[in-house]
Amino acid sequence: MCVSEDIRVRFAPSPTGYLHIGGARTALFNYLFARHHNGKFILRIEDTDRSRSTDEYIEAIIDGMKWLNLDHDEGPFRQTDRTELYRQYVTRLLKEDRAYYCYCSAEELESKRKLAAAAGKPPRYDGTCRDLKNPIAEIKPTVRFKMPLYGSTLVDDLIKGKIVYENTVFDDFIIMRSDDTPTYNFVVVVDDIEMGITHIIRGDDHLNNTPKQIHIYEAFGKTPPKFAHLPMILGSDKARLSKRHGATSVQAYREMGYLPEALLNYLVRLGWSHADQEIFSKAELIEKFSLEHVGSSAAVFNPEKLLWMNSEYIKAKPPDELIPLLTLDTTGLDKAWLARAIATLQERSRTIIELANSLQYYIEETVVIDEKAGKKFLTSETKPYIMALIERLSAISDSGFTAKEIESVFTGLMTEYNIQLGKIAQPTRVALTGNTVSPGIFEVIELVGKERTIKRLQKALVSVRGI
RNA sequence: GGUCCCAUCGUCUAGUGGCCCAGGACGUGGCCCUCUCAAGGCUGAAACACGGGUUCGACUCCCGUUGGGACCA
Repeated sequence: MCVSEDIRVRFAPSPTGYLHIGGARTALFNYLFARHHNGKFILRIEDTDRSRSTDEYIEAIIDGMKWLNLDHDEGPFRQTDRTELYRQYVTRLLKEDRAYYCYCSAEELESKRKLAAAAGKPPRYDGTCRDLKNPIAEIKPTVRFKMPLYGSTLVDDLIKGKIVYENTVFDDFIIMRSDDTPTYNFVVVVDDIEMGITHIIRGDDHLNNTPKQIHIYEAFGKTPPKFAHLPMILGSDKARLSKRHGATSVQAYREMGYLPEALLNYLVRLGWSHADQEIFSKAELIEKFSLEHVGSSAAVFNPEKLLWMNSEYIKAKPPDELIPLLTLDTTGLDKAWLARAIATLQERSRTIIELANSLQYYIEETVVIDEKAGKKFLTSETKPYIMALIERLSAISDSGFTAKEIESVFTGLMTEYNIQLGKIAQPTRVALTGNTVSPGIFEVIELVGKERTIKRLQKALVSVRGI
């Protein structure tokens, strides 16, 4: 089943922005398809549109791919400086009468277009220059591709199925502008031929370009590759996902504290499924991925589910692997201790940022007590408990300062004062963390350590006096 | 405007003619657990867009309508 048939796929983003969520998903599907079939995954940067492409964005895309761990086998290739190659291909079509020079001016075309629109007809090129015998001097021509005038074109898409286009809907589109720059539909085909691409997996916004491209393949005597058009990712209003729906770049999610595995897992489930399973390791994805189980309808991006997915991955990750991901300076900290601190916070952190924030009260020397929390729990009523607690905790030896010992101190106080644990735990929590929310109080105390715990409790007492 | 694509809970989806008075997940309500918050467990509400066919039988096949989307202009 997974025997290699020399499958070659590519991800071909244009560097006109950062790596987009949708682009990342396209890359992922290509990647998984290649890995599943033991094929090659090629990265190609489509930077023909120089005015909108920047090196910064090229870097950002490569960087994003690296972060997501979608490693490519060949490339990154760039289209710039391959113009000579495209020119050769154009010349060949010209020679073989599959393309022709067109001398129509932009103004002429515009007025024809308007006329057609007025007559209620689709605005298509009328073929004025198609059978022109002699070149017109003085005019720098464009090059148009000769599309068939009748018949139909079949696109047999791996995801969408068979789609038939009547050839009468096509016009002879421009493959090279008058300034000698080739157009998109032409360039992709040349590149895909040159790179021996066998399967084109891309967004379905390219679906309507496909019949045109198929004819270019045929003009070069090539069998077109297989096509698989992925449905789009939509925003909450069902419009194509864009900035106004919030963060759309991969790096934005990195900065918000998402794990690459989580993002990938979320993205793969947008359109692909494997029965009821939600969480997949990368190895599982490679093993189980298939185009047959990619759905055909567009999917709405749901940040809440992504957040949940991320929390699942944070919970599952060994604490010491989380340390290098922290946006904190951890130099000088005991790694084993830090790992234990992280372990207490994993199940209550949905992002790395949340984790890092909560970690503060373990790491810092002192904490700032939230005003509301202090008012509620550090009162004259709870003061005696804290005083007693300071006394008992001080009595524990440094080496015996463990959660277990600490717990017995608390239970002792509970019976002595005949109170619920919450009566002591909450004020203590506020004193130690500055707030009312934290992992189990005994663990927190142990990890904060005897010295700092007592200091913070004493400081809390001072604030009670201030009331 | 033309062409094309799409249509199961709010969202992601399972479902390939009978297993479905439709399953899972996120989110959401309730309960349990409980030192807080989470996590976890149990449980509830929530969908086959509509109308025609085909068929003994349609969520599943066909046609149309409606609604979304994309591309070209």
